[in-house]
Amino acid sequence: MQDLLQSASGYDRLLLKLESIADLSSEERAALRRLPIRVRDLSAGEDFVQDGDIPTESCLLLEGLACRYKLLEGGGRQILSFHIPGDIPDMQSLHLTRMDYSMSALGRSQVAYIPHASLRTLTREHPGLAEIFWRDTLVDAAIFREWMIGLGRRDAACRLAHLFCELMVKFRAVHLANNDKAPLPLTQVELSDALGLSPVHVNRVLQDLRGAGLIRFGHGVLEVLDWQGLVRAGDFDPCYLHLEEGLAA
Amino acid sequence: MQDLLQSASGYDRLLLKLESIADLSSEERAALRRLPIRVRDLSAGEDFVQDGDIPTESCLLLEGLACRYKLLEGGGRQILSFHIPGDIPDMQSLHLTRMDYSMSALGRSQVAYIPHASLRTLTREHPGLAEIFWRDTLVDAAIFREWMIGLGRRDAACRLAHLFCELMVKFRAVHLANNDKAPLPLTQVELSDALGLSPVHVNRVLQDLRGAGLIRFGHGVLEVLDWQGLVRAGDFDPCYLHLEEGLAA
DNA sequence: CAGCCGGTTTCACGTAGATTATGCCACCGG
DNA sequence: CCGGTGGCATAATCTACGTGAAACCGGCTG
Repeated sequence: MQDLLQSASGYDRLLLKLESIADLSSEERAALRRLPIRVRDLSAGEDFVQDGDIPTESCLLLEGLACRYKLLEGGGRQILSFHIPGDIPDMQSLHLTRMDYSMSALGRSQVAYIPHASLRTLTREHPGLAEIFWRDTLVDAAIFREWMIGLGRRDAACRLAHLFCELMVKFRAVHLANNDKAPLPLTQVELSDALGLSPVHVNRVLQDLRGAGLIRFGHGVLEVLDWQGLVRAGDFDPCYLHLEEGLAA
Repeated sequence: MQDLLQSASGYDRLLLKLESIADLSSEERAALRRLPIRVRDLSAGEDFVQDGDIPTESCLLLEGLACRYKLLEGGGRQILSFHIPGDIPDMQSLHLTRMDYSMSALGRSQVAYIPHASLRTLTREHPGLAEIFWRDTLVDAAIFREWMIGLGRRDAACRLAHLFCELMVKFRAVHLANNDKAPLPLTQVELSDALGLSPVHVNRVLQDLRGAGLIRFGHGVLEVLDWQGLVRAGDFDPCYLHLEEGLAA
């Protein structure tokens, strides 16, 4: 509630995101804008949800980039998903009391906390929104499935290309991509934690992709130079994102 | 509807399954039992949902074993999940119109088709059940996340042990495990498709697990001989299954 | 009984990617 | 200008796992 301007743009991003997977009525839009939020700024690498927590609020990402991850004994970590503004990555805590992963900001970010109580009131009064939130968590699961395919069966280059395709499509959906150029403050180590590879191998493959003229990546920016080529390299089919018509381009 | 006795036991399995992740009121139980179903027998390997379908019914698995999977260009396939009686593995088709995976029976099985219309009526009249179904799809997603960790970061033995732990816990929850012995008609090829390994490597690792006295596996039966050992080998923590208290043993 | 047939086991060999180590560059505070 | 730090690049070695082919085995059917 601390900054009206930023909060407003946060709501906008949420509406864009939800409208990318479903239609919203004007009452639903209005009701969403009435959700009370508490804004919090995060520095790079800061955790805002811990594995094992029992939260009473869900988080809407307003600015920046975030990930779900889980640590393993042995010190490794697996990043489970990336999230961009408009996402509510721990919506699930509404129905699953105990968190089974942590969440962390990648680069400076901003989240809005929304009390579970408000969300429950909202979904009770607007069953259509409950369905849309449910749908969103189902799309989330579809993305996990696609990552499983990558981790299980695709080689390193294909995985990386696929991830970049997915992120670019998501950026486009919430109007954060400018000519297939979007802010993506990811390090190669973080990429390797997401893709199940070693950092050095990510480095090699990244250079291959650059060398093939498909992308530019670095200094917190991803730019896709050859969309069709990247799609082919990543064996990417956006069906699993279940976007509304016209957004899948 | 073809066999009252079997249908009845199918409902029971569904109730057990749902009660393993949430409490049911007696009205909710009764309403569930009133769901109209159409029973269908499947032979081993038979597909009952196709990638790209737009279904108007969801499937409740009554008997046997089933999996979600997706084929890749190049002929490979990735199995995304296994399902045992009581599961409704394509509940998601209620809110995501187009299927993004196929489903197939592993060994002879039986499914019950439930019309989406009936499910929508049910969840409208019993919002508590809508929540429970939502919760079930969220647990599903949590299982995907755990598989991602396996595929990305665990070695072959750990993955296999983890899978066996998970399946045994699920079998226990619906009373299909007898002294940690349960029917599991899986071939080594199917295991390899699930774990992102080659069949020969699955064979090697399987023998290691047998050699270590942890399990017996073959001829369609899985028997856990040393639960604690298997849990250690698989780095298994049942939290992600979000079971009701007492079932996680 | 022969003859499969699906599934399993074993072998020999190849390779993608992990690991470790080291060096580079850009940026930042003093 | 200096040293410190975080991210990136590169090369040498190692290993877990893949590939392909062949032998094996228990359970069927004819």
